Amino acid sequence: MPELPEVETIVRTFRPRLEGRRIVGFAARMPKQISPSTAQVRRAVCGRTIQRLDRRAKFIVFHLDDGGVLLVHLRMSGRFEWAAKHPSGGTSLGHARDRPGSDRPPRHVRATWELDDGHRLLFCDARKFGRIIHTRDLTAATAGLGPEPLSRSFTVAALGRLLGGRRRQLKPLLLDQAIIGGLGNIYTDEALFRAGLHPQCRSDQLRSPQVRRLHAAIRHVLRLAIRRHGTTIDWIYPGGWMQRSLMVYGRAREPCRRCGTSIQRLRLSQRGTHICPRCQPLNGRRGARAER
DNA sequence: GTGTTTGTTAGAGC
DNA sequence: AGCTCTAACAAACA
Repeated sequence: MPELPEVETIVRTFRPRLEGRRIVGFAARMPKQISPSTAQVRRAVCGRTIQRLDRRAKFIVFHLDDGGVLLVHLRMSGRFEWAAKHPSGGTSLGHARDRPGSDRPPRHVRATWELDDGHRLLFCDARKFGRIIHTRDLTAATAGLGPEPLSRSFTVAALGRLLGGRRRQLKPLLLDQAIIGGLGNIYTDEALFRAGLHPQCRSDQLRSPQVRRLHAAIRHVLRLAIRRHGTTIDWIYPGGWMQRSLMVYGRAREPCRRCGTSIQRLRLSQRGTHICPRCQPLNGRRGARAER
């Protein structure tokens, strides 16, 4: 569930806690999700100092002082927790404020990093889909990812090149991490709504004003969501309030905030997809409104 | 019990 | 051949 804005928020939260810290221990109980192996990752990270914490698409990137890189992907249900003491002590959890009155140790702890200042970073993941990867070559490891949608190089022209020359439906294309890095189900639906585009529009049929609108919509919705600390819709990701600003996602049968038409929920490439049928007509021409 | 959720991948289809 | 789409999968929760 964590998409680019949620991962960015997590990175900003943990950056001051982790940068400059030395890793003194690593343990994990998710062998299938750790690459190359738990033992090799432990050997690679123990004794190393975290020089920089970064984000690339939906990956959290630990830059280690020997040039090695640790990548963490949260997939559906992964999250970080911060603990000052042993979980048996059950104190000082980073997210305790999100669950008032509850000091219980976090559930579904799959991996633990011990730091030289006594804190512990916990990787919790109810569904065990998350991934922890150590590599010496970040470029090679992320070679399959498309550009960062908030980077300077992600221009209207760049988006135009990604869309043209391909004849795919817009939504599956935007979700494809090899095309653009970081968009997931929520922000794809939101960006398409704000651009006034139907998710099944063919990518090579957009005219330049539509490409411009889609480009602006993607960047606007991602920046807004980062300012809101991401979207909190269930127990998986606490602390955000972007859900209050969503236009279509999760609003099936509710009135469109722009035109009042009932929001529709479709099934598209196995994903729940939310549209306003009036603001996002299939013919590509926008209805009564669009940008404003 | 059932449906929902995600990114990746293998394989089918055009 | 090359591109595009679909189904399957991992696992837990409401």
